[in-house]
Amino acid sequence: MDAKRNTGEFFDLVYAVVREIPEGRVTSYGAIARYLGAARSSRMVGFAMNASFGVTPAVPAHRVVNRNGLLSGKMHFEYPDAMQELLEAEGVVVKNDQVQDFESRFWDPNTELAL
DNA sequence: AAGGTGACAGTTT
DNA sequence: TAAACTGCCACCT
Repeated sequence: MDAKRNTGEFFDLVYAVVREIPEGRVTSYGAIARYLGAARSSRMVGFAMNASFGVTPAVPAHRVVNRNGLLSGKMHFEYPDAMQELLEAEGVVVKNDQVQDFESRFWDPNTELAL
């Protein structure tokens, strides 16, 4: 539906992909951005997450981490440890703000969804 | 209307 | 080898 370019079109797209992330899995901003066709807008993906708070349905922003598997945006949550707690609650092992076995937990929309 | 910012990523020194 | 800088696109003031 592209009848009109609603402001935040990118946001909504990002939310849709993040909502498709299975529990216990994580993805990177670049992967999402690339899936949207805006691989260079990886920063924007994180920005969208910033607004994801209060968005319905809830967006599992805690499943989105940076390329390093580091919880770069945990500080933006309700409280810094919220992101880690949420990930651990889903079975994701987080150590030192870092997702353990990140590559195994990595969920690539381009690969998993594979269009 | 224009400029600055940003939860990153890739490249270079 | 590791560390630092630039580039990027869209949102926000």
